[in-house]
Amino acid sequence: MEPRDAAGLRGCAAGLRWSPAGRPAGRQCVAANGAMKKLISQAIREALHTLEAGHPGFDADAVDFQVTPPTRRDHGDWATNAAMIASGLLEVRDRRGLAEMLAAALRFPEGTVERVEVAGPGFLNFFVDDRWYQHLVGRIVAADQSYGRLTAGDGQSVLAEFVSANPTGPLTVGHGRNAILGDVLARLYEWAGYTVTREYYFNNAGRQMRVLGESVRARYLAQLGRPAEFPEDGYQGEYIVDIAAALRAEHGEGVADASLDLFRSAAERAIFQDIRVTCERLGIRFDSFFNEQSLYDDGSIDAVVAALRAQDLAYDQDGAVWFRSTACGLDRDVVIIKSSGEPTYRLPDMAYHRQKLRRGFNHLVDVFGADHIDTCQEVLAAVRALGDSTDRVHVVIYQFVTLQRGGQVVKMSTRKANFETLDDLVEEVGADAVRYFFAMRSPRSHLEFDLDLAKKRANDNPMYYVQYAHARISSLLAKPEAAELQPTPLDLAALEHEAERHLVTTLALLPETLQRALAEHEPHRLTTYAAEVATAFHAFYDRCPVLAAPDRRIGRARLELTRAAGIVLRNILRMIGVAAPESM
RNA sequence: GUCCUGGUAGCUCAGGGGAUAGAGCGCCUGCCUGCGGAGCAGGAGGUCGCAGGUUCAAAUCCUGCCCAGGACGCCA
Repeated sequence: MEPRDAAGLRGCAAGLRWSPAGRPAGRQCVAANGAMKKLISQAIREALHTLEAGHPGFDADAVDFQVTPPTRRDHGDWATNAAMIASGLLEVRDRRGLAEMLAAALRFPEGTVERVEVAGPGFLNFFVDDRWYQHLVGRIVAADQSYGRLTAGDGQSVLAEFVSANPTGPLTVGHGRNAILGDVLARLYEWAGYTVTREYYFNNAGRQMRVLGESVRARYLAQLGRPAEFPEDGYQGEYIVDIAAALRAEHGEGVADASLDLFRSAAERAIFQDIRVTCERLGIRFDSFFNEQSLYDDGSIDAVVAALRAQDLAYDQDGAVWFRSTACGLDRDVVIIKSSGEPTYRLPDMAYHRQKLRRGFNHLVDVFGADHIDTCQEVLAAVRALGDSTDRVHVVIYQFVTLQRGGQVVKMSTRKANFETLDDLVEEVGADAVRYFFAMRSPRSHLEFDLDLAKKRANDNPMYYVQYAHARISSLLAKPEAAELQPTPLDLAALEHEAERHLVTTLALLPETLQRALAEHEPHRLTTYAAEVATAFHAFYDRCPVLAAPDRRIGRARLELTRAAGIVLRNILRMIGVAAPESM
């Protein structure tokens, strides 16, 4: 925890002197992570409390103000709407006057906030002392790989369930988006101190798998020249033919009369192996594969039905068992056990979610395609009805993906033989591009994946733009001249160019960015931020010579700033899961 | 027909109560005898789908409508 007391913060200001080694002379006091925003927020809160005395009935803690980086440079480094929000609660009409009062009540330690201005309709604009930012450069370098680390997790556990495709065929491009969203979120949780279990839920029983086995058997028999009827709704993909060929290579004609189960399980093994390989190519490893069957075996499924019945939330009609979801506020009741006696997919899903909660995880993350929205609500409604809170279940719904090549939409049809698999995509554009591009858009937005752009080794490609910045930094730091600058005493006060300041202020936002990406479950904030850092660095690089700086003092400080930028880029790229190359 | 997501620059998309709405690409103009020009600086380009409403303040929240995609099955 950051020290809250003013004494701790004053100690920080005193720590602005630097030793030649580039480490703080005193103890590191205010942690680099989001410290300034927190400092300002606390100061505002305390200032609001001073208003309570003159305004009976005013609750300073009820003011839900925000502290945000303003869009315009001349509005300072941070801004707050606190006075305007408070004026509403106080029914004060002179909002600027209130803002003035609030500003006058603000107290900041030396070397943190230099000045506060009242502007516009009643904003408070905070101008951070240059020394604080200069200090930050040193803190970033000192923190290195842990700069931006969050502490929210504090040993809690998270179960991230994603991909979860049944082993009936290769992963599709759509699964790719699912996989990347899930894995990036898992990385964020880990980075915040959570213990994360990546789980893949699957079902290897049921009709789909039966049809799969029949499809393989038909191909196998056909290859032997025997009469074989291909199932009407069979899987037509080329991979089925490959699996059949593998069986023929292994057994010859020996399994021609074998049970369907042999074909089914051979297909499952082969397909799962492919899925695993595809995921590993993308840097994703699951900690566990959860078989739906186990929910039948251990009685969890029956228990859900019994519990629903006990609460009159399940009833029989037309030979089927229904979940009374209308009693939970949903639009319609749904079938959980078909008249054939087979459960619909919802029922095991309910049992699964219930069990995930009971396995003791503090948080659950589910990543689902847009077509699962309704289902998901039914499942969660049932879980709640059975007495488990779903407050800690975070469902990430993502919209579909389209591929584009040469300006044309690439048709994708899962049932047909001819479709672009996730593996094809990785093959074509590389794992890094797949990860970056899938992480790049808001999950809620349709994602158009431009294959040509993803392959380009040019600045059109946002990933290359970011990676190039990192490579440029690495290259610069590796120069002999950089080593010669190292012994020069570090004086970060030499950083005063506008481009330098803009770069540091951007670097300062890493913790804030990570925190929001995690809290909102929005990985695209990472790529957006990475591009901003790269832009700020390139601008700095262009205007502020480092190795050829006017003097060694400036050069040394810029070298440190360059190092800090490299650290931020590397840390953010690691969250996205793509390489931070030394050279390209 | 009901429900869910989107609709922001020519294109792909950020922003999602706050000040003069942003980025990349594309287009136009400049910048290499200097650390990677895979870069930088500048310019043109917008009724934030439409119409109402709430608010001191709406691209953002609410309602209706229009488009696009998805879901509405005893498929998963």
